[in-house]
Amino acid sequence: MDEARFRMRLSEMKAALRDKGVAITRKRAKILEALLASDRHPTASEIHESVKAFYPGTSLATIYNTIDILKETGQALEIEFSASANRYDGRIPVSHPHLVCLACEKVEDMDAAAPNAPLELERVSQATGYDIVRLRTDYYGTCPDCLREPRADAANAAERGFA
Amino acid sequence: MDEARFRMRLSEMKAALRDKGVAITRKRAKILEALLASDRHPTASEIHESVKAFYPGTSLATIYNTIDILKETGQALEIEFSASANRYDGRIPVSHPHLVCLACEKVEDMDAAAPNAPLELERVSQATGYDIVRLRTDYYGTCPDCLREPRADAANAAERGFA
DNA sequence: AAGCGTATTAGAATCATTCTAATTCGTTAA
DNA sequence: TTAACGAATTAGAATGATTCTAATACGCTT
Repeated sequence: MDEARFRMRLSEMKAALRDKGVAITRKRAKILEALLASDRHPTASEIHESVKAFYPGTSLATIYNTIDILKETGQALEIEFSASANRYDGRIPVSHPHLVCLACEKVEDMDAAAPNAPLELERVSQATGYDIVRLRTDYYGTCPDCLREPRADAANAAERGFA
Repeated sequence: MDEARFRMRLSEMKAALRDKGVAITRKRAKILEALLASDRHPTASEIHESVKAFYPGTSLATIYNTIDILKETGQALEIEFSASANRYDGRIPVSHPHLVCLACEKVEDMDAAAPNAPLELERVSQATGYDIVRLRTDYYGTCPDCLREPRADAANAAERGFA
């Protein structure tokens, strides 16, 4: 993500928060930045670590609080996992496919041309009678890195930046 | 699911367990039946309730234990949720799209022609360098029932069988 | 009927997330 | 500058699904 796009998304997010009537405190600003700075789809706890580097006294509750507002305003996408912590995408906050590595647990955006999400939501709404608002498409498997070194245990995962 | 298909799946599941060398105890048999009998993609706890009707002393741990074996042998699909209990599909244990109602939390199979999962896994593996083994496609929204009666709260959901 | 390995159990442990009630912060108005 | 108010933040408790643990029960095989 280049600098220009980073700043643009940051402005969008801040504007969305302001529209909601919530204050953009220094901590909240850092949370937004941490969310955008990582290409790792960070967990709440990873964001917490980043923010604590600047504001050591920050509570995890504050991270969750801000994430909730971002979800409500459609500025962040929550990627749910039951066996590990949820991950958040603030860069592309609309439905798009992800690649999930079962060995090191990383979650990547799938670069290949994504299906046109809005059209797809509309199509499925028509076909099912549901009012579909969101789509989740995840491919699970082993990433190229882990295929190369089969012993991709927790230590390996951590080395690559996935705590 | 008609009777014939029910019995066929039940045999398949039992055979898969036997191949793994695990015993098909009376309780385990009831677990398989409970999993197949429900068209609701039951949770571990819902299966537990069904089994307890026959064997009151059954522990939740036994349900999870059997589910684990079914997952390992590819006989059940786990549909993960971080905000509520996971659900299990023993009827069609291969990747297929689901409709998730955000109001009453039910999870339905999407009847519309599903993309050909094996081909799709192969295509994405080629494109990404991953070894993709599984695909998750979920559409989130409000189901027709809940669209009709907007106050689909927990009580409503429970009435329809979703605790 | 004995012995052995698996299945099962109750309850404790875990861990992400949410809740709670008290405190602090930032802003506005005197 | 200070008072006062509402929002933000906090630490820690509570929640709830799942997993773990260590002990017991079960079902075979001989």
